[in-house]
Amino acid sequence: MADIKSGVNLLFLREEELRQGIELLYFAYRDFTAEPDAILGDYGFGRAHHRVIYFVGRSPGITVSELLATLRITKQSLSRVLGQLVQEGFIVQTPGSRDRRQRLLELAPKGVELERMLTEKQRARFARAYREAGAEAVEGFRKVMLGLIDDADRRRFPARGADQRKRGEG
Amino acid sequence: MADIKSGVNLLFLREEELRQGIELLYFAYRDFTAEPDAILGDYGFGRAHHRVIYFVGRSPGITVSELLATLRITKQSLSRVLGQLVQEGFIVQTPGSRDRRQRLLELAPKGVELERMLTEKQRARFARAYREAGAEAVEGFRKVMLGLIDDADRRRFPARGADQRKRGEG
DNA sequence: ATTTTATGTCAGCCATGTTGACTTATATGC
DNA sequence: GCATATAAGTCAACATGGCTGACATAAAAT
Repeated sequence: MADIKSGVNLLFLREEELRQGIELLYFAYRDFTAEPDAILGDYGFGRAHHRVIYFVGRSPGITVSELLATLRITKQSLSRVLGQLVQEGFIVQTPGSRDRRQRLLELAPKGVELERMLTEKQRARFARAYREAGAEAVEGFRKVMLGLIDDADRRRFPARGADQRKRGEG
Repeated sequence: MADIKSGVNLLFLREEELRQGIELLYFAYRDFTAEPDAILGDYGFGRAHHRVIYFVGRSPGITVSELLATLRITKQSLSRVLGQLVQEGFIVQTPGSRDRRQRLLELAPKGVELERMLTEKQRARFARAYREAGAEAVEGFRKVMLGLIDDADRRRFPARGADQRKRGEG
């Protein structure tokens, strides 16, 4: 244990710690997407469809532009999957009332059901992980994850304020 | 604040909390892969090449089978990218001495350099996030992430034991 | 000697990203 | 009102990286 505080060893631990973070993120994301992917296959859909369904379900009335900005893909890529989802009755488009060029997107009942099925798996995964880790760990998780995300997207996640549950209040 | 403890509202907060987790993971992974992807483009490589280079660099002498198990892809998929990396001198293969059917993989100097360039971006991202969040948050992050990962892969992450630095020891 | 295992290969398919060029409808600014 | 900008969509072509299926080779294991 003598050399554990040597510069070299501290550097090694740091490197090891960072690599572990990288791998945790890789494996977590891989496993996190696996279950929905399997369900999507039954519908002839892929992961891209899930993302669209998810964010439309999350923000009913979202415009195509907003969706593009969220997903950071081209409109041609989005068009392919969105077109299918509209065609097959999972998503409905209605012209914007203020700006009639816009197509406001929302889930049709069929889409709501599929969204629930898909996201349920991921929600369950998080529920288990959160429960096992405890509230304090969840707070740390949030902090680190926010730090990993590009500044431009952090605003999507409101800071834990007075109107939200905090440690010890529940 | 009166209804904040009502069943309905607790359910809402829980749902919101879980969705936030889902989105944190989605955005973090998306941003985490963006920088290396840009560099890979300059080499005519893709994200799949990065994964191979990463895990070979991480475990020099790893066999093709082990790599397949880690990545959870088919050997045909791996073959495509691994073949290129060997062809272009980023990875070298040497027959296993105990089992000569195996091809033990390790990075050539060129591969080491590329690996460093790619992973450096991700390491820096984690270093910043960890530093900003603090040691306690990092511990929580680890706990939650481990909980998200399939049981089969958790063994890749040794529990923080006596031979590793713990809070307050450093 | 047979069977199993580790690896590689050929061929083709699918999903999902990209660029580039162009259209249409509507909103906005002068 | 007219010119321009914006929201959305479309067609075409291409790249990446998954997949299945079938088959080949060499070495290990039984």
